Amino acid sequence: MARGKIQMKRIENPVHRQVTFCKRRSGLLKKAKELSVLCDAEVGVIIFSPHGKLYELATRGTIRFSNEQIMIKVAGSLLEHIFQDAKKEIGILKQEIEVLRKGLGYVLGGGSGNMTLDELDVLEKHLELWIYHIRSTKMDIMFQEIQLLRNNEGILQAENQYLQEKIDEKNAEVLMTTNNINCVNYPTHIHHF
Amino acid sequence: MARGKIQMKRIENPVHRQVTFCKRRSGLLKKAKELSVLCDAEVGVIIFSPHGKLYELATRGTIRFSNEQIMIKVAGSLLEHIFQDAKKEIGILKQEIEVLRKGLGYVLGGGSGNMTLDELDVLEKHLELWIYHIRSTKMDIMFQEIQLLRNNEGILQAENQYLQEKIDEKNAEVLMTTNNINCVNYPTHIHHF
DNA sequence: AACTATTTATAAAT
DNA sequence: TATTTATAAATAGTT
Repeated sequence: MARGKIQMKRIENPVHRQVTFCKRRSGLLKKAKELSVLCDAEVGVIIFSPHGKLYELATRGTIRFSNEQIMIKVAGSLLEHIFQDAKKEIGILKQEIEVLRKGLGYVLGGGSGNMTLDELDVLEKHLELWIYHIRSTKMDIMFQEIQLLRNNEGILQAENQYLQEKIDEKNAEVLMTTNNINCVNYPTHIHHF
Repeated sequence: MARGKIQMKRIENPVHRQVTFCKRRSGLLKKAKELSVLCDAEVGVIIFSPHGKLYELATRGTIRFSNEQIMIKVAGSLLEHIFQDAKKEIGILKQEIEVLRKGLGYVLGGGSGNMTLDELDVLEKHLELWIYHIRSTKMDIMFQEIQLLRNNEGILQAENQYLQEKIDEKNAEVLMTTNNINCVNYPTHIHHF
């Protein structure tokens, strides 16, 4: 009702919502009082804020409590506490579900979607675990083969070196004894990348 | 609030009072609904007309009370309803989380856990896609390296063979010319597994 | 119940 | 959080 029309749906911005709640709450209570006064009506209003705080108005004085009503009040208070816990738990669970859902979506769908940094952070840790497991099974085999091939390469290189040395020896030997053998050095190393 | 300000006191003219009551009552209930919707608040309103007729609004469930201490019961009722809803919601969310957790747990832990056949079926299809992607990136690199090492192995083996031949040649040569060199054959092959 | 001149409430800015 | 202000909404008196 001012500076612009608003959609009649939950205000998502928590600050705006809180401000609007305060204003409209007082507005509602004022209207209730006015209705009561102007029209000689009994009006009761109860408002629970999103945070669970209770605001109430009864146009006929303050409510008096019998023992039974006090019990109800106490029970209500207890319920309120439980409700607070429940609401908090719901919030946490919803958040958790969101992360899990997005996580599964990410993992299973193959795309990063539109996850937030925090969600990605959580996912990252999960993925690290997962990648570890993946590697533990499939990769290990490949690493083994690579290691094997590396060992073989080392063996072959050592062999080559040994053979080259033998050739050198024989070259020298032949040179000493016959002096008519050409001295060649065969390459024994390969490129590394 | 229109066509003239009015005194904030009981309207003495019964007709005026009744008309105003109707207008303001609907206005108040509308405001209550708006507050509830906009600010995610629970609101209960109870109005007794001057003639004792009851009008009520509860944003969750209907209130059904008839005495003056209604407010406390309304509060209790609202809390109860809210709590019931919360409890139900928590149950649903927990169930949902369980399924998601199983899914992620399967993926991350590598075990089948105690998922149902259908759950595993869905997961299986997704995992096939995911495994494909994992392989496309990390594995390709490893395959490349393996291929590289295999090539190197081939080169080294060929080299070894060539060198061994050279040695044989020289052995023969030396044998022909000096006849006092021991003829040795150096191994050139390695074990394969 | 519908209209409309005015008051009141309030969304956004400060 | 409180105040201001432009605008939307409510409504008092009228038809």
